[in-house]
Amino acid sequence: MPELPEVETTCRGIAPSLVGRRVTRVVVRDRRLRWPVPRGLETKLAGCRITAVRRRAKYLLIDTDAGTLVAHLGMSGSLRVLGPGAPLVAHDHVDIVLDSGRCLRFNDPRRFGCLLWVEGDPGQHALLSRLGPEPLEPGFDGDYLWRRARGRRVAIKPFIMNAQVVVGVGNIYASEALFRAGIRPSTAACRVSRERMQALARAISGVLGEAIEVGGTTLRDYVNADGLPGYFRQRLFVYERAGEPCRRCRAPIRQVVQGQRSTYFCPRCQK
DNA sequence: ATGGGCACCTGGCTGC
DNA sequence: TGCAGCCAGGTGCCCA
Repeated sequence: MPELPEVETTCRGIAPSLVGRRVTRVVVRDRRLRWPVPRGLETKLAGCRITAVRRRAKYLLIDTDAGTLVAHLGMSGSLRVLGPGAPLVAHDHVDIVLDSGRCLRFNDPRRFGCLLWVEGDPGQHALLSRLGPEPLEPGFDGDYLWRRARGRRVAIKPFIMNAQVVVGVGNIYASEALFRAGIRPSTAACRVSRERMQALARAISGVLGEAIEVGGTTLRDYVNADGLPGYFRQRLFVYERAGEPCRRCRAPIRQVVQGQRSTYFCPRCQK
């Protein structure tokens, strides 16, 4: 489910209710996530003061005075702040109860997400230490992409979805960014010129930035921290539009499979 | 080092 | 109505 804009939207949504609060209690109903919720999380987190809520790639980092809760929403996860007495629904796996009486609730039907506890600098954790740059921060541009692509024969679409190259480009926005840049998704990364890499870097930052502005993309059941859907869906040019006319040139959008993921592109606009 | 494929899991939709 | 089959927003890990 969540791509970077959804995670950023969640981060901004939950932060005001969390920062400065103390955790009074942690309830784990089901530890079976991608990795089991660590035994002892309840004890370690209870009593902690939350000092910051950040995002790195698609990880949410909830810093406390004793350690950092590292959360990933996987394909179907959500984190919401709820008032006391909010009814439990299916797949509500973990509650983090705050001294305000409200609670941060982790729900994840497919259980591809995770909740980990890290003491010390989370940036040193194996999951985070090898990540590429943030696409919306300085250090990410066409020259960077072009340098990283030298000698890489992998197709450009899986290349930009590789978190060691650049973080946060998921399946939807990879197709959308390549459409904006006019690049065929099957092109070998090393064969994309410097100029076209510059267009691609701008397209990646642009598409992600715009999606964040409108609260992400709602496909099926995603809701943000307030339980509201995102509105980027109306702005998609190719994703899930197989057979429909290109919004720019009317040619039918094509769907192919790359690395077991669906890719969408316009055969006329993207060369 | 690189690239390709698999695995984890549930639910919604389609078509018989 | 029931059920099998297919598909889905992510990403770590294994193997060649």
